[in-house]
Amino acid sequence: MTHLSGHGKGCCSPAEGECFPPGGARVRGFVHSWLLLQLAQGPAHGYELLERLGDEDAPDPGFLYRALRALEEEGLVRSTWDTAGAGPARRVYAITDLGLDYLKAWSVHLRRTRDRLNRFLDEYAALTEGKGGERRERAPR
Amino acid sequence: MTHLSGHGKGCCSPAEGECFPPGGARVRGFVHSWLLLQLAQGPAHGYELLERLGDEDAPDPGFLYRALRALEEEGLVRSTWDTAGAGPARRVYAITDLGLDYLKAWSVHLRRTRDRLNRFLDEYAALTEGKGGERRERAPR
DNA sequence: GCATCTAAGTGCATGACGCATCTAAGTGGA
DNA sequence: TCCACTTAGATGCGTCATGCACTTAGATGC
Repeated sequence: MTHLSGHGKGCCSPAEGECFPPGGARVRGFVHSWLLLQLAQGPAHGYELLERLGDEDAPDPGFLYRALRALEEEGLVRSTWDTAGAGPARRVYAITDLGLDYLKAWSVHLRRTRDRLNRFLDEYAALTEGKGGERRERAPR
Repeated sequence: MTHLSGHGKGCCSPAEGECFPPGGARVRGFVHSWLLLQLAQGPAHGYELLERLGDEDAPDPGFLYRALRALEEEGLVRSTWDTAGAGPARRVYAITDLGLDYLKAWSVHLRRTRDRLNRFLDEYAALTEGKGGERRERAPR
């Protein structure tokens, strides 16, 4: 079955909204791009990035750290240990030239995805407006 | 590893664009919503829906048929066999009231996702514009 | 009878992600 | 000095969404 039934926690009749796949309609690979975008604006360490998003959008910490390692393996970011400052050492990431290229390429995909979403939403709006509460041709009761 | 390395076929240095996860930045569960949207505009059978998208956006046929069955299991669509007309029998799907509710709920998620993408793209645009070919603070060579 | 088109479907693999859990260095207080 | 707490990073494991390859089967034309 799909996410249609597999709600991890709580909720869920379509009418109530909020349920579906955890976190709503996520874009595949978005976290990676988002990380690159953040790092393109300056170096940072994982925990910091994690807190930059509120509790809302924040990805799973485990996933975030893994993503950073993956990016590094691909040569899209580079890391160094920062032992200065309080607390345990932090692994500080910075984006590479390759990472910038990648970010650029991804932004193209994301724009395309955005456009597709817009088309969907327009089509849906066209469907619902102009016929108020009215329902249309569909299977008979 | 992530899609960053797992390119099924061909390609792939960031510079060339086009590669990454097959089909670019897909939205989780989008196919299901798209099917509901199409069916909200009138009944149709799988093969027909498949062709409504060009070769470009079309999902894998196997996945599409499975998605339709899943939607039916959830009671979001309903199907009947159409044996009239040429060729083999077609399973014609129609959306249900529950499906319409679900579509509505999903459209909310999709709007949110669209907005998130817009924020990303704006941020990226802000980053690249205003400093032409110029690069910014990042790891030293 | 055989190729071809339409239509639907199955089997299997994998990637992206979520959740639970763990280590370990600092820090502050009793 | 021992302990609880915070910061920071990481691993194990499961699962869902999806992709790819392949199969079935009725119609139709030759």
